[in-house]
Amino acid sequence: MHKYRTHNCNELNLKNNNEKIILSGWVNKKRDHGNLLFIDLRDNYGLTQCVVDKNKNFFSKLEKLQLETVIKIEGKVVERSKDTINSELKTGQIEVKIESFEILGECKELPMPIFTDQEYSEELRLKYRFLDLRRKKIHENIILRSKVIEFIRTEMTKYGFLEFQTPILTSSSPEGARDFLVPSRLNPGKFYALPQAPQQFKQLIMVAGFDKYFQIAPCFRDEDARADRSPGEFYQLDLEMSFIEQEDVFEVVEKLFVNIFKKFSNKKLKYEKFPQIKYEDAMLYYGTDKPDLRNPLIISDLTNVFKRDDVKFEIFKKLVNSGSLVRAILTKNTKDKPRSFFDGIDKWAKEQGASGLAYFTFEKNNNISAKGPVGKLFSEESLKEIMKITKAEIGDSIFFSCGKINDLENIISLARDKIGKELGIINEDEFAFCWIVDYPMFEEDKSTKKIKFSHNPFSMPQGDINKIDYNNPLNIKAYQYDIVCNGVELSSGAIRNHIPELMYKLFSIAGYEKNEVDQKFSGMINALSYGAPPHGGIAPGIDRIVMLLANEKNIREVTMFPMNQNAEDLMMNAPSEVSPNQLKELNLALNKKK
RNA sequence: GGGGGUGUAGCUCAGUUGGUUAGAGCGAUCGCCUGUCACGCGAUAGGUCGCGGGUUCGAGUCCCGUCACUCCCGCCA
Repeated sequence: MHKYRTHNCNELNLKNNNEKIILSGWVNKKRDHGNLLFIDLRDNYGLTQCVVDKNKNFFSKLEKLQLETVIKIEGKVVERSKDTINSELKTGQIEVKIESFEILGECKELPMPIFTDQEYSEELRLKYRFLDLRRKKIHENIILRSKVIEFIRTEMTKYGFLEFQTPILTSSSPEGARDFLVPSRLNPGKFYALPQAPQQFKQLIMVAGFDKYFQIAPCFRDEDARADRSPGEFYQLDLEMSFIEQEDVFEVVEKLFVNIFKKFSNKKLKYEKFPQIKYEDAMLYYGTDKPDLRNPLIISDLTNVFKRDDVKFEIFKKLVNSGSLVRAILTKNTKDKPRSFFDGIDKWAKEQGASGLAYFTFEKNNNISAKGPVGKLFSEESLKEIMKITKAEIGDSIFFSCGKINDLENIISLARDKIGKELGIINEDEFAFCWIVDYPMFEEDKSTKKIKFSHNPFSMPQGDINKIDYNNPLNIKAYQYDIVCNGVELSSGAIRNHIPELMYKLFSIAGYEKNEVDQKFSGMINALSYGAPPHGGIAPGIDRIVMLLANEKNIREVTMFPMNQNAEDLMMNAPSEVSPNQLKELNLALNKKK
């Protein structure tokens, strides 16, 4: 017989009736009747009720056990009487009569309860993560994560991809996020950087001729945390393919995602062929490049309406004259919504820092009119034009806001989410994927007014590369794409620029000299000069995929040992100070701020 | 770097207009209980009210500062 167990805590049933068995696990719950004691024994797999009465001489010892003590019990499986069956347990038709027991792991008084639905502070959970992870919900989330990763590996292998590891100690790169640095002992004064992503390596793998690569890759970026963004590290399904176009990447990823989400969630997929939305259109219709397509609301541009003489909305007209835009959200058949609904949205918008959201409802008695505080400022003709632009009908309402393009897109996008939620028109039981395509290659830095890469400097510009208009860099589009699900950005990818001359040219637009590019990206630019295949890829975030599947709003709920917002590991006490000797070996001196 | 929220028993929280000895549930300890599965019943212990300062006859409560956690903005090619 096995030393610790013959079965796990989720597998005994009537078929085992009368068998002598051994179970090991944690004391999940005790129910002490004085002369009769029930113990729910828990392991990774489930619960089994064990029972003992006062006739056993070890009764009082068992009675005094702390919850969460690890014990081994030997006993006999017995059928429960009909009125004591627990249909909620898989093992609920039987129980185990304890004949002997042994303590395998003592447990001190718990800093927090395990077997409870009660929530407790993040700080406590992270400090005692090993206890927190025993709780059902998060325990299952972590198992889900493992299964998803296993499935991804199997699928990718099936599609002909090879998994490779790439270095964790690499070089710092000037573009992108802040690097984590690691001092080099053998090279005084020099530093490694942890990779923000295996970007250059995966391109080098293509140059090396491996054709299709993937990796569940750790990525390190020293930036501030958010609910959906761990500080420090996260994982990507990094993939890259040679001799392909954008559509080939889409095909692989769509197939993979459809398979993952069908296998691991009961929610419906709104699209199995993911819609492709141009970046420009996304910004116009949704105000963001990560739209939640479960929300049917669409944004329209009404700027020109406010240039008409028969519109008397003077505040907006003035702003429009000085370069602001007006954009609107149409809600269908909301004429009977109470005034408080409309004012509530307006009040909410003001709380978001906007000047508010104006609104009215289209009405018709003899003539078409607008009902609402600012309704009388619109002529019938202007209302007809608005109805045409927004495809409105009588009984519909519009909310509209005016501002400079970035602020306006921001607030109207938030308003679209808010109004959608208020109206209850977002289907929580589905996943709506989409591609955002045709990103601009460059953008203007708001503060410095300089041209910079808007996304990834290694992307291939679109169109005939001999006819690119370098004088108007902001018009250059790239083969650059994002995949978005339910308003969550899962990943960016691109067809890469594998032509060194073209890369120098693009870098020069962003203000990098040739020798600077050679120096900073030496590995890659050099490699591209020795016969590089056309290639491209993408890198979906594993943590966010699991977050969507587990229906969680916080990435720490699907991360086993996360750091807190301050990038500290409260359990391991990281980061920590190091000894003077360690510093000396690394040729480092500290210059601490008080 | 900036803004919001929270901080009271081991845990989750209540605490009125500033007013007696700061409460409840869970947990812990002790006692009772042979069919529970959130078992039940009784008792006991457990508090620098995050920390520091101020106002006041009197502060958990008001004011100022500070710290911790969290959410958001900046940042994240």
